[in-house]
Amino acid sequence: MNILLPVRDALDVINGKWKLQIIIAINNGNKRFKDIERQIPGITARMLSKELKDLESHQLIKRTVYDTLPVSVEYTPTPHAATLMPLIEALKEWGTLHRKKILKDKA
Amino acid sequence: MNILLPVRDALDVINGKWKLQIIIAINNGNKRFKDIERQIPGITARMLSKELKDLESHQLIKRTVYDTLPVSVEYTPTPHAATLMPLIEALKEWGTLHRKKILKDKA
DNA sequence: CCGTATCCGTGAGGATACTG
DNA sequence: CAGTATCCTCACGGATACGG
Repeated sequence: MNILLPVRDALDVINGKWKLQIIIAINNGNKRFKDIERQIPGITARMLSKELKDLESHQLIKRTVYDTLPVSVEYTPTPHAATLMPLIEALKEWGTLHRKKILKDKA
Repeated sequence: MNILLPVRDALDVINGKWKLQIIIAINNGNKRFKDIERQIPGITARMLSKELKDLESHQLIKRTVYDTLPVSVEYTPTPHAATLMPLIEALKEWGTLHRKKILKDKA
């Protein structure tokens, strides 16, 4: 019955400004640090670094280091990250709707 | 194509720890300040007050003052708030899923 | 009862410079 | 390329007290 509890759980994991955006970027096929950084307007390397660690600890992404020269690192989504897609979809839908409403109200 | 933009818009509105929980509480029929406060474990009156204003400014709730003695105030959802339900549902689903996963991993 | 005002700590997040 | 280190600011959010 208590709908609040699972909602709190979800919010705890995806909180902050960047986590979902990073998931989206990685799901879009961006594996490299720089690629992800470029995909997300406004994010700094520092925040990206921090958030990537956080997401890894929540098992939403996987970090793989390749022993090339220089080293290359790849971030890939885990199966668990895939389960976030309906949520992201809902967020996208509502964001679109809300934007339309704001624009209409201004007119 | 840019899925990030609407997602950012949505995140901007529902950001913070409390906004969605407040929406849920109000949608559950809690109209009075104290009722809402009691529904949400851990929230303080100060935060509730602040967030209610924020939500009102985003047109997600309506604040009505009744000239009784003492004054009573009621918060009710707007039609726009109803459009958040799919999002909340998705959040609830994923929160439940995530909790299950965490518990399984610990075992 | 229904909030608001004030004070304050902490942490999210930003700017910049630097390393392997 | 892939970060880390440092420093900084400001909003989030808690505690308490008070006003209508």
